[in-house]
Amino acid sequence: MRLSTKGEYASRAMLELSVRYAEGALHIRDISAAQGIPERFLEQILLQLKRAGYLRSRKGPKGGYFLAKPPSRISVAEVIRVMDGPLAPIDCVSVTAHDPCPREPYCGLKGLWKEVRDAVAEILERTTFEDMAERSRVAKARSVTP
Amino acid sequence: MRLSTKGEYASRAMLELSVRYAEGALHIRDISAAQGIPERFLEQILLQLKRAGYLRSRKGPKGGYFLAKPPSRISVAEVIRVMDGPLAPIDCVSVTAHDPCPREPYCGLKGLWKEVRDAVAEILERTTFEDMAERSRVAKARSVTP
DNA sequence: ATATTAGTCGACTATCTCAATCGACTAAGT
DNA sequence: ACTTAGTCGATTGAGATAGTCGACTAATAT
Repeated sequence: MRLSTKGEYASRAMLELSVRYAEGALHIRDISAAQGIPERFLEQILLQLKRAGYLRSRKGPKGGYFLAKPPSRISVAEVIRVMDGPLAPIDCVSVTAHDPCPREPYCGLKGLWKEVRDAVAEILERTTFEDMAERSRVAKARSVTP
Repeated sequence: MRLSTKGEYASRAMLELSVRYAEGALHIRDISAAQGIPERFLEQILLQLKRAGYLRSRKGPKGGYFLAKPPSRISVAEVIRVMDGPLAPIDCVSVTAHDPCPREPYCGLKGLWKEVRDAVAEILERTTFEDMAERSRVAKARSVTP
């Protein structure tokens, strides 16, 4: 039940872009440094998020990446799906990539996997990057002023 | 967020052994045929479950595998953990293999991953193979008598 | 006893995915 | 025009995954 490194990096990068949403475009280098993500790998991840419509970018000096829409309108689920594909533990209960298995009718387990999928999806869909940015600010404030 | 094939096969095998708990020992071959799992691969999986204490076995003719305790006392979570390791999406929120990350204090995401882990664990821990066997019987009955 | 059945064990392999890297290219600003 | 910074495709190395194999050991039936 693991999240890939790519999915983790993507959500961390999106969080960074959300926390500093007001600053405008951020360089790959800055995001990479702030979140400890290999620069060249992050480049690839941001590009993928851009192609999926969650980021926009500007080239040249003063360039960088920025969110295509406000953090309140991007859920964590969307980002994870772009990087790692369906949230479902197995394909027979995937909403986005459903693939019925032959023993379908008697399978007592299907309902359980669906329950798991739904629980995960519910959490990740209701949580936006605005929520995450807010939590991040609170955590930081608490660690500075104890 | 995927379940490995091994985890899936293991839960299917445990389900078969639970549904037919009253029959006593089942051959690898029978479980393999009933659930469509490669025999030689299943052998390995059952052995692993045996070593973890969930199965017992008898050799020779009339031999086979059977549950070490009633299906009501084995949760799906236990079986998945034996095959795939921790349920947590990332190690910093794993109960069984906790591994704190350096950016811990400011990480706004940790709470979210913990929420996901807890939701998944709650479902898989409360569900036993008796529940699964029962659902399986109901599903079968419904498909026979429509 | 011995032949047969069936689980045990360790090693092995092929394929895939993941994480990461690289080089060359293109666009934007100064 | 020069520098900065994102774009794109290809490639790579490591490790996990899914699956196989051969030889061994224990139990049963005849």
